[in-house]
Amino acid sequence: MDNRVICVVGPTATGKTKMGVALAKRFGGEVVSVDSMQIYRGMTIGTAAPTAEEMEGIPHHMVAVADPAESWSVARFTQQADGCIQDILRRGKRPVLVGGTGLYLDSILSGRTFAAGHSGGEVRKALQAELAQGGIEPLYRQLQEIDPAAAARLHLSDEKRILRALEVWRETGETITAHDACTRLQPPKYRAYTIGLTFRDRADLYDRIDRRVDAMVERGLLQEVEALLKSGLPESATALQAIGYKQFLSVYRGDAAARDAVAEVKLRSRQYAKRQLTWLRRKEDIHWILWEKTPDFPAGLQNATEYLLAQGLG
RNA sequence: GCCUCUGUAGCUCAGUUGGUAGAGCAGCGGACUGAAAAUCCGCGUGUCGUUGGUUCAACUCCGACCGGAGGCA
Repeated sequence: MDNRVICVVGPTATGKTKMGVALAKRFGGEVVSVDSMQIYRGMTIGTAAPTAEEMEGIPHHMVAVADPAESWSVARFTQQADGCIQDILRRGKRPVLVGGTGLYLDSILSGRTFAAGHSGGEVRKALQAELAQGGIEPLYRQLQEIDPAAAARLHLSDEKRILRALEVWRETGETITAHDACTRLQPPKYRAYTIGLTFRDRADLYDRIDRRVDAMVERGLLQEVEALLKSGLPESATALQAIGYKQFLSVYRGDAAARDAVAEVKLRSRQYAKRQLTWLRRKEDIHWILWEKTPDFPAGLQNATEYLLAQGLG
């Protein structure tokens, strides 16, 4: 079966949504969002999730499919997104994977599997209790015993990953290092043709992000947060860790001024964009489109289209 | 006009009895395999307001000037 997919990647606020829709139109595709936060319902404004209007009639998958109270994970996301992709290909359409969550996208494309265990599980709870009791060092020593390679790779401060490595061992009897080595041997599941979007000058990207945050606030980010909380969403929900939501939660509670929250959201968004760029930089098979201060979208689309046609898609 | 305080990294500030400076945040770079918009690691980027003086040596002591804050007129 044809396993070729189009991908649109890039840091936040670079026009991935628009490009994805345009390419889906041109190449007979359907969009699969690859975004860890756009999956939650009721979080359209703050995650800049595509609106019905922005979708322009193109089917979108993995947007607003989850209850914000649920805790999703790479594994769960990957599995469900993969189902969507399979279905699209079966119907003879071209999947267009659009998104900023690098780990999720890479996991889907590579067909990676994940070892057992999850954040709400018994083993994880036990480990967290041990961490609270005796600190990270005893746990780190355990890891050195059972999986020296993982211990060497992880910094003592990286509690999250130390816990996860121990969890895999306790849950399956196999080390996370062994599991990863094994799943890495698998050939990639999909053949990806990737368009990368970013600005030539980082300052322009940051500018764009700042303005988009202002726009989110104008459109009612605070009200969106309010609605989520009034619907009974616990403040500890993973969904509320999303940039924008976290800060406006404080505003809603009266712990922070809106002004300060806006500045904080801009800052976190810029730092997030930087991390996204770091993730993407090591990938070599991306066809980059570098926007000038004012992006020329038609020219960018033309560029992307020509590249994809030259690759034999069409 | 006079008096007091103040001027050190992009920002907020530390700097002991003189030996050309260091924290946090920001920034930059990196990692990332079941929380990933999460989490973690590394890097100091400097005309110490300016200008004279004392000294082997001045961010540090003295003078003048410039900027800021407050007080008295």
